[in-house]
Amino acid sequence: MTAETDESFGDVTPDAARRLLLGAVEAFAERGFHATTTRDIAGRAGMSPAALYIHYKTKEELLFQISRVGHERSVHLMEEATAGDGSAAERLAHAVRSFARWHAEHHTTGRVVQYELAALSEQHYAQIVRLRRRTEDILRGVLQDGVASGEFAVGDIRGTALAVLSLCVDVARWFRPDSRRTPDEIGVLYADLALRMAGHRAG
Amino acid sequence: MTAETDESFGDVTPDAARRLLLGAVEAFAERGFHATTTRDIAGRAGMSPAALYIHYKTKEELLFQISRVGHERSVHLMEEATAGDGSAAERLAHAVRSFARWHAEHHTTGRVVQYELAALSEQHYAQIVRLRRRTEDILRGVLQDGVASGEFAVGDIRGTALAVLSLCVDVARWFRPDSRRTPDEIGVLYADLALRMAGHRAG
DNA sequence: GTCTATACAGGGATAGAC
DNA sequence: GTCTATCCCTGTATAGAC
Repeated sequence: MTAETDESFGDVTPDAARRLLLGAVEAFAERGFHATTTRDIAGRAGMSPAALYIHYKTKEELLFQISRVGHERSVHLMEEATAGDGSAAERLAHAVRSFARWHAEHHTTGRVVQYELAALSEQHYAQIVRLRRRTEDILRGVLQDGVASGEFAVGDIRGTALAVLSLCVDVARWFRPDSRRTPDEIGVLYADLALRMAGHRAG
Repeated sequence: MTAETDESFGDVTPDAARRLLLGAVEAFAERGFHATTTRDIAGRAGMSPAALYIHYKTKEELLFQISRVGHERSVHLMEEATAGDGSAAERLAHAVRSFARWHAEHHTTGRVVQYELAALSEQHYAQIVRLRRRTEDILRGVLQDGVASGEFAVGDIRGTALAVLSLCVDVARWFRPDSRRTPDEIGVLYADLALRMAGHRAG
């Protein structure tokens, strides 16, 4: 139950349900969904295995809640960073800095959100895919704006948008808290890399 | 048993051991290591569950063989692409095109290689980490060469090398064979993106 | 080397008391 | 809402025949 995970699920009630969610995030991130036992999750939450089923119907529902909240947070970050009347370059930099930083700061949640999708039920998966599309659309829109305004030089907008997202998402895979870079430093570096990928001329 | 997987493990003998390996690659890529049963693997190879243990001591050993061969292939690709006396820009482009293309063409193997490391035993994991370091070192060396020769403008060489690898690796996560791009088109696009990330001025 | 049969452990989920 | 106890299935791995 690190400070990291606390933040994203802070408003989940009752308290026991939140503790279970936090335990599940940690366990899923460490071992993966299928290698995690309900006993482990309940143990981390300081409860008996049976108590889990008072708050969640199945282990998969626990994964779905984590995935849903994480993806909603992603969409929100993207919307927030790209809203406003800045230039396309400013909005791209803001979005990438924020998105990459989130995947470093919340690498535990991020790992579950990005790499455990296959364990979701078909219906839950479909719901998550809709959220993922929104995130992609927002970023692609920023690249399109920049090309239209002449700020960016991008041949393949769809491919480049996918690549930029890909770069940010992958931070959750390799980031370690004892890394030589802080989450914000990663955000700053990645915002610069994204501008370069978009063919933005500095100055 | 797609044509894709055939290639990487073509020289594994005897035949039964190879079929098991190919079945395991498919199953691990689809469901993940822990969600895959030995019955499933044996079934894909057209054998009884018990036959698996004639050729492999444990399920984990099967994963290790896949991971080892895949990582050795990665190192080999990197070495081949960055050898020779081309400019740093040529060598970077070649390496990234080759590495990204491999993760698209062999996305099934790639998924297992990149995303199932946590399921390896401690000793096997340590062995794999050594191979991963070599791949990173080679790419970092190319970036360093380019900065030294004035071809590239990179502030954070280590961070940029990591980001370029990250970009290529993540192809295995999102690539689908029915994608709108061929593996080689992805390779070409990513080589261009990597040159941009390295601050290379075209022409 | 491959099969059928099975031992044995582990884990998701529930029953019923408090 | 939480506990203890437990059901019952699944899955890894082995035994022993062919």
